[in-house]
Amino acid sequence: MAAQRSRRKRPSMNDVARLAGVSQTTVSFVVNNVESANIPPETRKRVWKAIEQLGYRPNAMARSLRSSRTHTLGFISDEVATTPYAGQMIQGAQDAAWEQDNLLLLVNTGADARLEEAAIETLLERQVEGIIYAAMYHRSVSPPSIIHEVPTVLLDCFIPDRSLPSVTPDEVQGGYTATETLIKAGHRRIAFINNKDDIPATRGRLAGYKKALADYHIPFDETLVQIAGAGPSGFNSYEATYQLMHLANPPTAIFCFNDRMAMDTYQALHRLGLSIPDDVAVIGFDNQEIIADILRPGLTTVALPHYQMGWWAAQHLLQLIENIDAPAPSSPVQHTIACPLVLRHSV
Amino acid sequence: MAAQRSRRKRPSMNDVARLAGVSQTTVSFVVNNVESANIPPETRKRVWKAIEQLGYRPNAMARSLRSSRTHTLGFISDEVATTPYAGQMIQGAQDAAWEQDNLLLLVNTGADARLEEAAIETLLERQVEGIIYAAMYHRSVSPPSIIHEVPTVLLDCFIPDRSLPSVTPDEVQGGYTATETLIKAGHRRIAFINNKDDIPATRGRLAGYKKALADYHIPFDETLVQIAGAGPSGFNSYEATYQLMHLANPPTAIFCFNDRMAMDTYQALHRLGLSIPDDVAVIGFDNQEIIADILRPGLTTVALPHYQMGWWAAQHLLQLIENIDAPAPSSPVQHTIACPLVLRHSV
DNA sequence: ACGTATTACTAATAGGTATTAGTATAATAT
DNA sequence: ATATTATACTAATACCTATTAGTAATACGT
Repeated sequence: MAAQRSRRKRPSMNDVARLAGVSQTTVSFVVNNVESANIPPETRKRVWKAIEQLGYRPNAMARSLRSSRTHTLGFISDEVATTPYAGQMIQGAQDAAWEQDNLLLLVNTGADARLEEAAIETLLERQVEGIIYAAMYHRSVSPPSIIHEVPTVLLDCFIPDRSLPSVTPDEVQGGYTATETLIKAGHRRIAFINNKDDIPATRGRLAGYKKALADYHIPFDETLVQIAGAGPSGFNSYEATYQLMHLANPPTAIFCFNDRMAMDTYQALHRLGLSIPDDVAVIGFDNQEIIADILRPGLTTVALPHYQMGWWAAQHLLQLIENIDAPAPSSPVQHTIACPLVLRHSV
Repeated sequence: MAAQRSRRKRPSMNDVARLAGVSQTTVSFVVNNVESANIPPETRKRVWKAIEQLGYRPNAMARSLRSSRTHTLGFISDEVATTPYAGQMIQGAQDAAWEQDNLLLLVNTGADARLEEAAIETLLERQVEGIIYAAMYHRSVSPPSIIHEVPTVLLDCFIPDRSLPSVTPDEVQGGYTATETLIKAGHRRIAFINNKDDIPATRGRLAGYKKALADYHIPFDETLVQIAGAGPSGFNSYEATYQLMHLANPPTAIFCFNDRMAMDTYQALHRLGLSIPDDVAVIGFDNQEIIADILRPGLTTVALPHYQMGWWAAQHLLQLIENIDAPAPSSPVQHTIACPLVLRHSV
């Protein structure tokens, strides 16, 4: 029962063939269940018995050397560890890959461009059939051009020239959903505390917010939109909430750019003696489970579909690989995945 | 610049050889920088030029077919996604592997034993040189026996018969460190709110707590140890804290089994009008960044060394692989990694 | 009885590389 | 001038599998 000592040569088809008294070809036919070769049941049995006896296992390397299909996807990311979402993206990708008998070969590089190129080079040497290039926070990336040598899907990121397919969260829909949820709960004075960095999430969620207001014939009021940073220093969501609640006509609901900010908003409202959701409704974004579960009342929020994005990336990549010889190389699809509402008790 | 269309055959050493006007053997010598073959500089240059020109890249599959070294480790886990720590373990393992030119082949199985065996089978077919079997929360696992076919390291888990090497957090030292930190801050009435499940963490941290008290000659007081569940329902840390603070001789410091519980303790102390750390010091465990950063004052806690454990697992596995033909198969090492203190402001 | 079809296999090869055992030529030693 | 050695290569093979093109034996049709 001890771990195997010594790199004992694993048995090959030839060993099986010898033991079963047939040719290697026959073993191959039996193993792969080739119908066209008429192997009678007794022979099959004999071969399987030899396989069992020797503990034979096909060698995927040798196999792919012939077929030039490795059933392996490269997954490269620049910061797997630092966010709690990374695991979900990986798991989504892994699940989709596994469903089609593919595995993920993992590499991550600390945003060091040189290392990144070396990593991709390594993946290519290992004959991955495609690459998932993952980043975080829906940002703009510029992978080394060598990546174009193989089908690639960008995960939670994009390149400005859109020359590679990508999958990102639908920020606009997310902002829309959050806002609409508040509207449907009866609110008409809805504030939005946006993030200060100029990234797609910032613009997208704002666009969704505006669109929802427009659709429900609520005039857009600039004073209800605040721009705050995250964290304890600088102008943050806590202060933004204070300002909002001191307006002549204060909001009855606040949509926060993310859950972290919603937490500060909770605190501010608490300090102001206002109750959630009775006096003011709050909705967040990101569905950071720890935060959302911890807050009282539980934070209603919009989730970032990390698992689904990972899933889609792998699934789409496999499709690209399958159709690699197909006719029109239509322009790379920029896929967007809906951000679902997660109901708790803050609205 | 578009992604490569059509599975164009990649150039091989033979193609390079033809272009450079040498034999495949010579190309191999040049590529691998074999000293014993006396290839003069001009010839080398000619070969490299041909390589460049064709965009030749060695084929790792073919290479490992001959050498039977794949430089690939399998990483199998049952629940990558569900915890924020998973990414760190993976990253640690990946970094250590990468340092020695190895890559991780990732698989995860939803605790379905059948799937698990299939997954390992797949890894073995792909000729991984070893397997990292990862779980979460330092638990007892029972991997399918097939895993013994290849060097294996257990990550954040163990098997009762200790027949496989493992790496886990040093719970005893962690509990000791937490307690000692409080002692050194001047406390002598130190409570411990333990977790109710009977797992190594529960017993280990308690043992560390007791040992620290003993070392500093503080008598162990059973009334200062509470057992609570996590989460909002049942007897939790909030209530435990209440009970502790209503003792005739209440504690001046509380060591909580984890950060989640510490959060409830914060709330209870807050409700009681006690200030942290002036009236009561609090220390947690796990270093869940989100929680620890959010709490005011920031929570001093003991970190679980997920990255380091992942790193050690890969590193040790590679060592096992290297020494696979070595003499004594000494009993599998059960390694333990220190849990470092993370200072914030609650002590 | 003879040609054809079916059954039950096998030999040979390709896929890309690393390595061993050469070989042919040039340089050096005696 | 001959033997030895160093230089600059190459031919052949092994690694393991999948596949194509066979072959030998039997069965079948008329």
